[in-house]
Amino acid sequence: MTDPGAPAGDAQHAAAGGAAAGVRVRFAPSPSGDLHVGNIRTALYNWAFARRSGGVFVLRIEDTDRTRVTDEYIDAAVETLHWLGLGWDEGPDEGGPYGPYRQSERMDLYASWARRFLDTGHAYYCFCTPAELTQRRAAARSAGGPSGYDGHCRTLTAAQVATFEAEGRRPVVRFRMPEGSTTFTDLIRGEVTFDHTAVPDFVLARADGSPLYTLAVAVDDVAMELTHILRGEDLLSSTPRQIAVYRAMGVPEEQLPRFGHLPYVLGPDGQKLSKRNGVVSIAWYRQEGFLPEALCNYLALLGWSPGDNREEFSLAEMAAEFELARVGRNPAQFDVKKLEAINGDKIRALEPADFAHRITPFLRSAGLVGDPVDERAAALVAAAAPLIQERISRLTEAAPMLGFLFVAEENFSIDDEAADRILTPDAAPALKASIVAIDAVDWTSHAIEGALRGALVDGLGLKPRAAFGPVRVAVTGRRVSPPLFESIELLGKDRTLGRLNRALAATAG
RNA sequence: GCCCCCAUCGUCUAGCGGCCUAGGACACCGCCCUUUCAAGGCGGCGGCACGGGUUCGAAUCCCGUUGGGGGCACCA
Repeated sequence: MTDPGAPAGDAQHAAAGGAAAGVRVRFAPSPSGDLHVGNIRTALYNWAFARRSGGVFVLRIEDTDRTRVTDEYIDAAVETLHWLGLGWDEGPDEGGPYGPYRQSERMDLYASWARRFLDTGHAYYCFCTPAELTQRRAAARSAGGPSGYDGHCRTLTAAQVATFEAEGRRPVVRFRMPEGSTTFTDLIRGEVTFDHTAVPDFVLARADGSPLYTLAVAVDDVAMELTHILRGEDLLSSTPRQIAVYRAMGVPEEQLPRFGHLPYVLGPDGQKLSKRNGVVSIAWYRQEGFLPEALCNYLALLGWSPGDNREEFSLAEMAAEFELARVGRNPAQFDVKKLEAINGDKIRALEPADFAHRITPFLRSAGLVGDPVDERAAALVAAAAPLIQERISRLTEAAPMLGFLFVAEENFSIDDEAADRILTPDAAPALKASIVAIDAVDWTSHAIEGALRGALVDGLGLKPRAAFGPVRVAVTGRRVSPPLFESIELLGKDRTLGRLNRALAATAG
């Protein structure tokens, strides 16, 4: 038993001197699905706090229940954090001095603490069956009191224990909450007090010895010498229990980790985030063309602000400025519109080459470019990307905007609605004139524009809007497209003329 | 039912007793620019939940009410 924090006499852990100084925080997901935006906000704040204070950010996987938390989910969670740019210093794959970092690999440690708590009287065997518990809870509640455990097995005699065992009952290990109350200063909320009459004895380990969250978190937070616990406010009322376990482990008062409970991230309707109510999965946002830097920026804003009127910043800037004192106490509703606005700004701020690189996977999944992208296609992507960089707010918009440049002629089609509304007989003169004007021109966007303006606006006396609408639809297949003349230039003369001719034919009938 | 948390424009927030006639951003609505759509510029709409205190002075401090959220598991 050489693990730090193992029950070897009264907590020797942080006493070993060195650890005194540095901040150590953790993100401890229990991934039983995709990580959601609330989790990530918590991860982000922990990360930023660690970086700001020059501390250590630990990733710990809470997978005591391996039926719910699979390797696949863990891998996905790790991948998501990497994608977002939230790097950690100690974790399951990179290790560290306090490993292992998966709770499923630390089961012996929890078991040994459970035994020790039993020995020291901090815990006791509870023989109550789930059915009995449920029944008594209901009774307590209808009597108007708190509905937690009633202390039934707190003081069993040897004879009673023998009887229960003879009945074949298998006991759980239950923590004995001390009398009194717990007061602690929450880093976000200030001083909070819980009277223990409202904090019932709770289960640490099942009859088969498997640990519950209540045991595992406390043991690990102490063993990993964490200094600050930043987590969701849903855990606020379980804090007195956690502190009680720390104390039972022998942690001196001045070495108790400090807690900070972050407000909720709610769905767009103010209700808890769920599948029905807004989208929670980070994987979804990624797939929908959101940039990791936009997600981090937006999530940071849900509860924290730099203080001046700045709303957009990088992770590095956040790491330099983050302060817990500036974290708000009230829950925030998730607003995709604002995320999208920030995403658009972040997209516009990208280096052109970077932007081209980021849209490539989306072009690929739309079947517009191959894998790998051949040289010609790459050149076209590079040339076309600047045309749309400031006109999209999600990377997913790139494919529909640029599709006309990449499709083979036999697959090029014109949007029905655009065709119906624009390619009417009225459009025929403009299309005819365009074909003539374009045929003899120098193939640059500038010259193309001059020729088209001369023919349609000056020549036919059309308003620019009426003049270029049919050409745009004919060439790009859509009423909304990248700038027309540049688009034509990239498309090339043959394809442009072909499309104009086919559109002209279509106007006839 | 019991315990705890929260409360500034529709949304995210600035504000930590006088700089507030409450600032910014998103959204929305006008106008300008304009080859579409964006982007950009200018302007507009819109808020301190309510009631008591404390104070010379409250968005800011205290109490209560109301409203919202969470917890009270052999889930995490």
